[in-house]
Amino acid sequence: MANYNDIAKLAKVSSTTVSHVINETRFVLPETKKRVKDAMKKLSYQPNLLARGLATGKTHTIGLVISDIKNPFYPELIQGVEELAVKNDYNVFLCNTDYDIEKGLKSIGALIRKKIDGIIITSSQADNLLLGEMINSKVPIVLVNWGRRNVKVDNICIDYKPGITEAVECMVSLGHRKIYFVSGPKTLKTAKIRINNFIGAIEKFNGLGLKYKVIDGNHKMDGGLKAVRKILKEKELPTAVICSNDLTAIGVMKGLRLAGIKVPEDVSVIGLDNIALTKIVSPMLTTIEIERYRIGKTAMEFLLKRIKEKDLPRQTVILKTKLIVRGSTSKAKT
Amino acid sequence: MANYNDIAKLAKVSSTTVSHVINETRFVLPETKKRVKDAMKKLSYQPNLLARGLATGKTHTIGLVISDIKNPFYPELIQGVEELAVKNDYNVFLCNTDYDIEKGLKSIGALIRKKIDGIIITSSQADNLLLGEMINSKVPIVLVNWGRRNVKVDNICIDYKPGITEAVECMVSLGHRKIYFVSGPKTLKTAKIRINNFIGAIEKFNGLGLKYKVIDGNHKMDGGLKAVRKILKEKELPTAVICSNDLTAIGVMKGLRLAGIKVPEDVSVIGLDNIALTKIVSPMLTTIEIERYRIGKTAMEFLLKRIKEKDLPRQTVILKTKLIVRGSTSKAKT
DNA sequence: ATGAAAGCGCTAACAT
DNA sequence: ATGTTAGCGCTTTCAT
Repeated sequence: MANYNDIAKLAKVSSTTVSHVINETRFVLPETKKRVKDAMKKLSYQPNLLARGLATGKTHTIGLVISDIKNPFYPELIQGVEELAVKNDYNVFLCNTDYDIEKGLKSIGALIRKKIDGIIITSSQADNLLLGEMINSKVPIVLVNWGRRNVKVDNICIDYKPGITEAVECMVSLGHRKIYFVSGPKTLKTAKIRINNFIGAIEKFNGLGLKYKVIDGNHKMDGGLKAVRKILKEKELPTAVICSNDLTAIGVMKGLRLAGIKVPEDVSVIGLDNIALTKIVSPMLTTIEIERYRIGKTAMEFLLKRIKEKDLPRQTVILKTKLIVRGSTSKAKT
Repeated sequence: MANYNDIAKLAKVSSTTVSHVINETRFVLPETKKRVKDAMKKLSYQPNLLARGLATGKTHTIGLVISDIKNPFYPELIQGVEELAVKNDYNVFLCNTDYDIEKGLKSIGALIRKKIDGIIITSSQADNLLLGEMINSKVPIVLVNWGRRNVKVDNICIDYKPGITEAVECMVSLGHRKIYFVSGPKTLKTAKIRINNFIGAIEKFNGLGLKYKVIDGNHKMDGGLKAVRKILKEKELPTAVICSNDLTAIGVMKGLRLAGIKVPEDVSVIGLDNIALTKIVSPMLTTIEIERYRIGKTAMEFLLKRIKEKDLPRQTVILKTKLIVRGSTSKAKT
């Protein structure tokens, strides 16, 4: 591997000049410039980005922390981040914490010591260790969906309320009066938020005497199945079920089908996430959309700006969810 | 950020000694060692891994190149790679080529200049540019599923033959005599291989007078749907359909259902990949399994060994596929 | 218009 | 048992 000295020697200039023609950072006579470029070509020169990073303090490298690569939430988000990153000449370190704080801390620590220019953290399990570690490391951070608002760093939040409210309104306007909600794991902040959003939306219809209930789920299919089993024990079934995520909804649909109950004729079901699966099951699932690609892209946009201008005012945005009506919802049986 | 000099000064030693206590690379008196460690703690020292990398030529960083993060094939593979990587103190650069050779080359070029210790390439579109670029860059490579055998680098291949053969045998033993295959895009090497494996397996039953045909698909759901439409035009339908991947199979199932044809009663269907989806559709899809997590893990194992010992003999392994029988297959109608 | 030289933070061969 | 010193490959200030 050739370096500046080799080039300099071959082109009969100093290594300073080599640096300057490579970075176009000061005037160099066209002819000397040519000599340098020729030399570079002849030696098929490749810059050593470690050395450059050491000298400049910029590595053109960022970190992306997620909690579970198998969660269908992530691929599009990652795509959004990576695409914009590459477009701006950044490379992306991927850290999959696997819900393991130790593992997360280990990776993130290494990234900081590798002098990444910034980091996007999407781990939905908001743990303060992580955050603390990060914040005083002075590395630019963007938080995604970090449950709690008003953190002091750039962040992008997802507002489930509009979507969940729409879902409830949709059910009500279709004549449903007994509406259940199958939740995610209670340990998850975003799951708790969804429950509250559901209850909030329901209670706006106080006058109609809606009946509702929140059943425990786990954001996986089997949680939906189990929830149905619980529901089936009641004397009078709900005619509508809204779920904390799509997998749960699909589990619910499956459970209902197994029990001989038809979706949407007997029971309407709504999910949340709009994962690819929702268009594959039948009936296609009515769901609340989260624009995952856009989340990733926005996060990267924030990070780029922050990297460019360290003391920008705090950037923050709230991405709203919205209902997408498909085949799993219909008028309530009368 | 403190550095060796700061520590050295505080501990009243030379920076060499600091280096040696940090790396445990030569004997240091317990007492001096303690002074150094205390100094490190007091300054809350963090090593600069760029500098270390520049000095040692090792960055403890690898690259992972995939072609489409949204392909359900990848998450588990990535998990396999990343998990083992972190366990061995490596960080992973993720490059999503998005089927765009330019983009891939750009990212990979950057990684090489960032002095990654090795790279795993899984891009299924075997393009020689990529490979060429890599091979003469002297960076340790592991290829996954690179279609063509006998490349000169470490590689892990997937042998579709056992699985596809089992699939055909299964269909035959269930009494099916007219078996169709819905292929992937013809441009894809692995798709062509699967077609050949299918034909090979079928022709072993020459004596039985099997009827078969290969219909074009595209490895997506709509390809499966279209294939069904084509098939429906024939006077006599096949009783069994084997598909080049699961998405196609799910499209086929959907198409059949739309046409009022029952799976598996009227037509049996088999997919390939064993993505999570296969357990969610109903009936659950009989499919040919590829152990994606294991592929990732094995690739990383190969890479670690290669990094440790540059001129090991070429490592190679063929991971076999196998049939997983679920609900989408049953005895042929008589 | 170009060069010399110091420095980024670490390692390692060579002294002592 | 510890220190001196010369790199690793690049950037950048200061000279000329």
